[in-house]
Amino acid sequence: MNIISILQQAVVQAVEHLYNHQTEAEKVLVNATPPDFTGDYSVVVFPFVKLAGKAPDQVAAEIGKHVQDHVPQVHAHNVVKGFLNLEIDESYWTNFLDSVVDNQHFGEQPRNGQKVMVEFSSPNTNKPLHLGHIRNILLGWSCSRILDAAGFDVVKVQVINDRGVAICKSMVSWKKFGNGQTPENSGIKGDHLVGDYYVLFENKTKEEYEAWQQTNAAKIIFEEKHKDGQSEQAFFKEYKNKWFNDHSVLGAEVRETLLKWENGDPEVIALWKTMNQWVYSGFDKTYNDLGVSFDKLYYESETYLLGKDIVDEGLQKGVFYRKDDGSVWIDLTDAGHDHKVVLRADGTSVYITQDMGTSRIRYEEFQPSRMVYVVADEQNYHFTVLFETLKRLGEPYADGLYHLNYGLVELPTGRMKTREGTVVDADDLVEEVTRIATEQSSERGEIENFDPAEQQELMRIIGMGALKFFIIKVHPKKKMIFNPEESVDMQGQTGPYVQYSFVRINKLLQRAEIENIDLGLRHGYTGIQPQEKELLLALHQYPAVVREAAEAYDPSLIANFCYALAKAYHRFWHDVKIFQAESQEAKAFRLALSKSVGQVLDHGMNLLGIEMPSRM
RNA sequence: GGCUCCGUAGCUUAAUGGAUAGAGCAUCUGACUACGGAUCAGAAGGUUAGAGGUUCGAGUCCUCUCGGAGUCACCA
Repeated sequence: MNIISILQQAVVQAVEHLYNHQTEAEKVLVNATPPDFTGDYSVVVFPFVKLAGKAPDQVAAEIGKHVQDHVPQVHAHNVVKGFLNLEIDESYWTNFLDSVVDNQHFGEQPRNGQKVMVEFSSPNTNKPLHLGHIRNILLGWSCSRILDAAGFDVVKVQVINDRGVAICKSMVSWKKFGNGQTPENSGIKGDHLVGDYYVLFENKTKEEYEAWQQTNAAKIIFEEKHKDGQSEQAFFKEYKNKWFNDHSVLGAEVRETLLKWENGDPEVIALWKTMNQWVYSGFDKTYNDLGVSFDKLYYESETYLLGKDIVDEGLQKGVFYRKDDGSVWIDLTDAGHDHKVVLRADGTSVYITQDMGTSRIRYEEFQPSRMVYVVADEQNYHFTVLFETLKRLGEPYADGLYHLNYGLVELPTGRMKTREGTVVDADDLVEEVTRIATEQSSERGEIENFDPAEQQELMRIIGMGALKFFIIKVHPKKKMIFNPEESVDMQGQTGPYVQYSFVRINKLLQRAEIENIDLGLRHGYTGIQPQEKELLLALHQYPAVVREAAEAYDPSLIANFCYALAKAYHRFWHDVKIFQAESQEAKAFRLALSKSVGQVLDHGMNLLGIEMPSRM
């Protein structure tokens, strides 16, 4: 059993014995003692002061004595301002080190037999992935890894939004202006090519709209429909969607294409398949660069009709109601929400209908006890409604649904906007961070004797380490300001800082190997140094951090832990002699400690999807 | 306007209701003449947006105010 639980229980017994009061072990607060005080762990005794009817210092002293008398691992205690500081015997720490040093799985929980499904990324197929997707993907991926480490069986899925107006725009645009261009004959990555035609479509539409605004038909509509005092410019800005649906030639072509697609028109389907295929091969490359993969893909083209049977059931159960026009609704006003449409008057699905349908087929296929949706917080309301609806329908999985919402990524100049061309492309970003890493590395010249392929791989690992860490270290809920320059920083609180500590350790262990040093000699070591203790305390914390990160779906906890551990290691490395240690035992102990730190850093960063370089 | 989230050093951020709010960047000083300086040490920088309240104890919980974001479509 780990020392914190032991101490908690000892305090429970002390309180019962001294004050005749029952309390729960989990409620006893045991923290790491702050560096300025003597001790390893501190117990907060304030909660017992009142029932003891004594001064805090006296209560702390009494509990301290009782704990020290009954817990062999505690060999001293002191009291400062009502805080009880306990010193743990060295043998506990040396035993602890034994349990870590060769344990590749340290920090993981036993398998719990439960399944979790994590949905993330879920792009549209009309344009390449961008910075926003990267945050989503990194969150989804690292949560998956963390949940796995916490004992769950994780199924990683994404929904490919491969149908609808957006892809039809790219198709129409390509057909009209593409002249048979392909990724092969143009050398342009498939998702970018399709995205280019999407942008072209938007530009052509804009041109068409501007020209149309000069026509008499437009003037008449403006005269008839504008609000009092509304300028022509403001009116037409608002009117754009309506225009696109009622007057635009390009708009008509898109609708026609969409209709043909729904009717299975062979030519349209063929083009759709071709262009989506281009996009998928592009996505594959990006996913590969990011080091992520999925267990199962859901294509919207195959799921967009789902959910209608659930609507029928909902009507029968009285959860839904039908309006005169035939549309179906749910009334959520008693939960502080609105009435929400779940089926259109023409009988077709809306977004939420599909989501009801897919959640059910997922449950039927995998029986996950939890389903996590990694989706930006602009969709909070949608998920609130979705989950509430599924609950009212009595779906068996409704209680295990979780929306992992995260803040949008903004640039220092504000929100990314397609129209203003400020969207940061994922592939560009990957290339950029690798380039910066290479630049920085060549200044140092550490790896110039490596062969080029190996160098490039290292540069990718370091560059991606910087980028990923920069994004993951921020709490998911927070809107994040992405400063491109800072994202490739490699000093301070960064991925490469953590990687560097690993590289240092790696180097030490290589040398230890060459010198054939017996790490077993560490058992003769006594007199643990503060810098060593700091590392042991940090390592000791790791399993709890993994558990917390899984419970809170919060990878930033792992990132911050890794940074703190790396920082403590750098300090240790600087202050304490390892190969020049005062004894063979000290040397072996420090090497074993270093090895453990390296192992845990590697494990933790791996949970974040960050690889460790052997040299840098 | 309703609902939700956010407000911590110049900037980016951390802190299960617990001790003196902890880091990094930027700024200024210093450090191994062999375990790699992508490191370490130090200085300076804070009324945790503001006001009340609960508590032995509040950045954290409650109320109000101010500021910012998102959302409130038979779009996805």
